Amino acid sequence: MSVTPHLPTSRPLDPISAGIDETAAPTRRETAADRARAQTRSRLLTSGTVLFAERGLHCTTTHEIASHAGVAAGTFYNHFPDKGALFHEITAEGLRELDARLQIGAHPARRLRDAVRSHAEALVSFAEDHRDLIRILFSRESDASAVQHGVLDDLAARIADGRRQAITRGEMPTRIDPDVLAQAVVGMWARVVAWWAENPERAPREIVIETLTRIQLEGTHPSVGRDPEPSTER
Amino acid sequence: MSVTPHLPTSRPLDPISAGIDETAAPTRRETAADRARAQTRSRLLTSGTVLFAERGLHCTTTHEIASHAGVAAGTFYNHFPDKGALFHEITAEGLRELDARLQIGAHPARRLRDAVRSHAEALVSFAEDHRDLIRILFSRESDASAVQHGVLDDLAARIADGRRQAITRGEMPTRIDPDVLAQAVVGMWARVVAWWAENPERAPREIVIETLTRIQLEGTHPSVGRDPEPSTER
Amino acid sequence: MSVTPHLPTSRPLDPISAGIDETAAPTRRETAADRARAQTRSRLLTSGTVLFAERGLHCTTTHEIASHAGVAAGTFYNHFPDKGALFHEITAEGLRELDARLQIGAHPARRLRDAVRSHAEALVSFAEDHRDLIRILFSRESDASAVQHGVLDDLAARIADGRRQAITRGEMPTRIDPDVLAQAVVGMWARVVAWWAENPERAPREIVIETLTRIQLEGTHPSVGRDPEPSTER
Amino acid sequence: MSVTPHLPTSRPLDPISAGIDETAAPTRRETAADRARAQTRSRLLTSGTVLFAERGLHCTTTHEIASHAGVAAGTFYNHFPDKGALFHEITAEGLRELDARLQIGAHPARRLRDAVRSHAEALVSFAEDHRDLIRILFSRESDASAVQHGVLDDLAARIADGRRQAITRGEMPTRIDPDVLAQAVVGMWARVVAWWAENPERAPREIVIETLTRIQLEGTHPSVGRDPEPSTER
DNA sequence: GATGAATGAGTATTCATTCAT
DNA sequence: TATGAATGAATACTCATTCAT
Repeated sequence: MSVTPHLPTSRPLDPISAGIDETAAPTRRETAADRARAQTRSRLLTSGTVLFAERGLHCTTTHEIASHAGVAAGTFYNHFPDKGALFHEITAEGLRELDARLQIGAHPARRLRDAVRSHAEALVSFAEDHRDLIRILFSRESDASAVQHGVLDDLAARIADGRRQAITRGEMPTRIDPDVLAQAVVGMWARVVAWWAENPERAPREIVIETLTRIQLEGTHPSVGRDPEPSTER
Repeated sequence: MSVTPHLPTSRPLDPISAGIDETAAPTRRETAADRARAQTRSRLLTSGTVLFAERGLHCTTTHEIASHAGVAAGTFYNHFPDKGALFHEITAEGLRELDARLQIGAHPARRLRDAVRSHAEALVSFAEDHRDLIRILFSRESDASAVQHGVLDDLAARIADGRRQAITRGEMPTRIDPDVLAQAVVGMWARVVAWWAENPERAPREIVIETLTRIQLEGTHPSVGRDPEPSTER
Repeated sequence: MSVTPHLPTSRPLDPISAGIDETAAPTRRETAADRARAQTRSRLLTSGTVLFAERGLHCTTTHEIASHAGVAAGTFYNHFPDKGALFHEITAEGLRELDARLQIGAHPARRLRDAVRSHAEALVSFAEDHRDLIRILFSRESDASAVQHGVLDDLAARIADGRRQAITRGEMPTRIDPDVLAQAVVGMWARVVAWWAENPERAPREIVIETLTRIQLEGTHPSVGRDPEPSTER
Repeated sequence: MSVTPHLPTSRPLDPISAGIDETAAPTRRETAADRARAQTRSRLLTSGTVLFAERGLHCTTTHEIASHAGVAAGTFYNHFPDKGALFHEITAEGLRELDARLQIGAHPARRLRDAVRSHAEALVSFAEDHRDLIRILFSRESDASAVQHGVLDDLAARIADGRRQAITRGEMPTRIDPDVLAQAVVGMWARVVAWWAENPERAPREIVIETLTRIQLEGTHPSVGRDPEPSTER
């Protein structure tokens, strides 16, 4: 909980003072100390993100995080009740943003091709902006830490639902099981995006999007004859 | 459980003892003690597999493994230099077998559809036989432990190679990047198979294979008209 | 609560400020700030008393005391050099007052019965006024903190002295050792009073005093015939 | 729980193996290792008793206990799940023995004088045998740790019960409240015994017993004429 | 004087590993 | 070889205390 986005410098430190801030203007006096605190907190979040991405939750120590953030070991606990809380805050916040980005293109009326492509784009751009977060969110440990049943389980469930509705409407072949498919799509995304985020020079951004989209829609082996008719394509 | 099927007492797959067994016949003297030792070793491997699958490398202690195997804590170190070695042996062995199974259907002359299907079948049947191993092999920790760069990286590399050759031969559309595609396929497989191995009642075995195959070949969104005519399928 | 009765804002019993107050009249300039400071100090003393009584010295943190007193953590150290100093001041002050109350009835010429009763009364009324203090003073930690060798040791020494004089005067049977007796009396008092202070509804105030007095004078088992004839009581 | 007395060298390590020991004779083989283990455990108990008596539960660290016992820090946890468990074992065991000793003289048909004296004797001899234990048992922390509501509360409750019955039988003056009296007796005992155990040279053993007995029966101020006539006594 | 963020030594506890029997 | 007691470095977390604002 208590998420507090990364973006701006100052983080609302807690509901109470945050509330006060909104109300009164004169409270601006303590902004100096507040800014310092917010910065430390922010540095801890950043360090946590970097180190969790590198080594995972268990193999990262609070001392490492603190010293990576340039503060003393005890300072960690001035900002987070324990290591798990930091991890949770990072993942919850990350998940929220990822979710938001995925929602954007999700108009039901959309043509499937457009929907898939916009998903792929959202994912890839998220990965560009948050290379470390991606690796954390798509790790087993995020699953284990019960970040909303695991990010991917969540996505998978949503995809499976969509498929089931499509099947009901007769738009889908029934030979593809929606649950299996959902896991497949999600596994594909996670892997590709995490792989690419590790080193974006592995492939041009556009190619990644295009490839993800095509695989999902047409498979990896469009018969040669079929392939060239992508006029409608995007 | 369901793991380390490698025949009864002696693990032929342990490089050392395997080598010895094959070589010498006269050493038959100490077979009784040897058998006991081999059995202990085997039990440790089994227990390690079960517990690593359940809790991961870091959250499994050597004491747990030993006591699960019914031996004393120190005995562990009579068989493995350290925890990592056990983990490595389990994963290396698992990978070797998985690999073998995947090779079987991999005749280059094969029709792609058949090749893909046989891959899917190999994977699924491996998952059936080694539910715990699957979870270990496809976990992040296997990657992290540098089990031959991670099982999946390996597979991905092979897939990418295959694709590149196909492209060279003009059999593949170039708009799909071979590396991205390889990661996608591998991510899809890993996720689906691990998900299914957790609880095989989630879907009938046949459906899993069929779904994996079709997604890979035709994508998830075959135009409705196209779907029923698999004759063209090349 | 119920503690630190020492008049409103200024604690006359703080040696330093008390001395200053008495001496100078012209310093009246900064009284406003002074009052604020004194009040903060007083609140810290009160909070310390409450929390030490509840949890003891070691299990009470300076942060808790400060926040219970409604001030910042650092403020504590503007008033006391460390946690021990606060504890010491509370206990020393408490001891001083307890002492004073016990002295009042201690005229040597007094009849013993009256003296004992007045002691019991003093104790009980002190306990009523300072329920938290009693628990602190009579705890082991006060002993350990070497609050003047422990409150009770002090009292015991005084009692033992009195007895010895009485013995010298031939007024006491010698079969009762004065030191042992002194410890016994003091243990009895401390226990009864702390027990009663925890919850004064456990017994009516009068009964506590009466019981303490009678036990001390006549023991717990006066022969039935003897009890009603307090005339001999000297 | 799992108390295991101090006395003999070998402690039944746990219910199971203890049971086995009784049954089979051949199991004597492993006695070597067992003895070592039991000795370590015993040393930890002893060190714990010494240090807890000196500094109390909170101010004694597990490292101190271990090093006082001449073992490494981690060894502590091979024998006790945590510091509290050691404390509990020490106090529970101590309480049990104290209890047993107090029970011995407790025949209801006894003359009160004898009963009181035998209690005093039991206490004093317990204190002689277990000087450290006494200080632990009668500390506040034992109360706090809920060693059967605190040893003394327990004793007090028993004494109060006895008194109430006596009152019902008309043997006691009602002006002495049984609960207050019980606290008084218990406080007296605890204080005297702990004081004496600290340094038994403070008074001859016999004098302590005699004094405790007389105070309890006749009070501290028997009129001079009454004292020598103990015939009426009860 | 008050504030509260930062500090870092201290403490309980875990666990991979060693080694005498 | 197997055993299991012992080891001690590592780690999460606490809290008295300091100090810049």
